[in-house]
Amino acid sequence: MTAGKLDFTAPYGTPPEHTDPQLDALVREIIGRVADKWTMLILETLEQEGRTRFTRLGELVGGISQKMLTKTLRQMEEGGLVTRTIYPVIPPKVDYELTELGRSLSAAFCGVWVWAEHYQEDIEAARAAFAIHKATASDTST
Amino acid sequence: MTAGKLDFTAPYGTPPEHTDPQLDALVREIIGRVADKWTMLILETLEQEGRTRFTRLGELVGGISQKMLTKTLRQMEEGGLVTRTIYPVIPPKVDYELTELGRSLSAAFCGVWVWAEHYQEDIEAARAAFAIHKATASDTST
DNA sequence: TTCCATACATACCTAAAGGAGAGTGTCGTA
DNA sequence: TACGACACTCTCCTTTAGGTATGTATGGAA
Repeated sequence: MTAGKLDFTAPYGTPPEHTDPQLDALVREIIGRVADKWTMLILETLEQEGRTRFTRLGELVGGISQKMLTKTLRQMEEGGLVTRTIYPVIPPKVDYELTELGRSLSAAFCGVWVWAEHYQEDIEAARAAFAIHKATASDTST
Repeated sequence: MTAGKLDFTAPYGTPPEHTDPQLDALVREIIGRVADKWTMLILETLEQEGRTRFTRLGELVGGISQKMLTKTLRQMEEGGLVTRTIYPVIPPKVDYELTELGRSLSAAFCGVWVWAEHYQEDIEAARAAFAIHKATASDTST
């Protein structure tokens, strides 16, 4: 049986861990929860706007459904990135604000935003080049 | 693109765009493609290891299936983040290397890795606190 | 002669992402 | 009396993520 596919159980031995595997696993888990489109977008919006209400937040983020907005905000609350404040008034009022942790993550993601803005032309160019390359790939080279 | 989502059609008026909406949309699209767990992990691995073969890459990334590895690498190639080199030898050999663009993105994500490492305790504490809060909140309900 | 190694492709399947739309509760307004 | 506002929740549905298993090509090793 074996065969199967790649048994990624290290025939090469232990991969060179520069940090201890526990921390590494934890960091990966954190990244997995945080490296999310909507999370990044909401984080950014809250960073810019500060304390914001639900509907307003949805408008500012743009293109997000109510469902994903709710869900992502809950996750972020759970992860300690935002605080959720409920005002017990008759037309319901709830607002969201970044925590210190949230702000620090926002700052960490800042580089990615800058990257996307700075390299947008290169990124598009690379994609275009790839498309052309694929189209021209009928060339029997090497 | 076209907002058929919520009625987020701005009863508040136009959201305050600090940049032009076209750039904004492009940046969001880029983020959407790049803010991905596997992409980040592979990026990081290639940054550390340099030119790496397929199977080896899978081991180093860890926990990734062959399918996702292939898929993510293709996406990254398409996005101009990695180059794929095929050696026409008998046991197939293919390796991957970051492009300049890939390296710059890796650098941009660096802050997030640092954040995750630096705040891992706070992150866990926040999650624990939220769990307790939820438990206590349901208790105090009347 | 059979098997192994590499770097996939392909097919099949389940779970999660994510959108659309309707319902909820309360109250002020038209 | 009906409606709209807000911040949801719930159901239904489609798409994507992602895993497992198997196939493929080929030459050298067993």
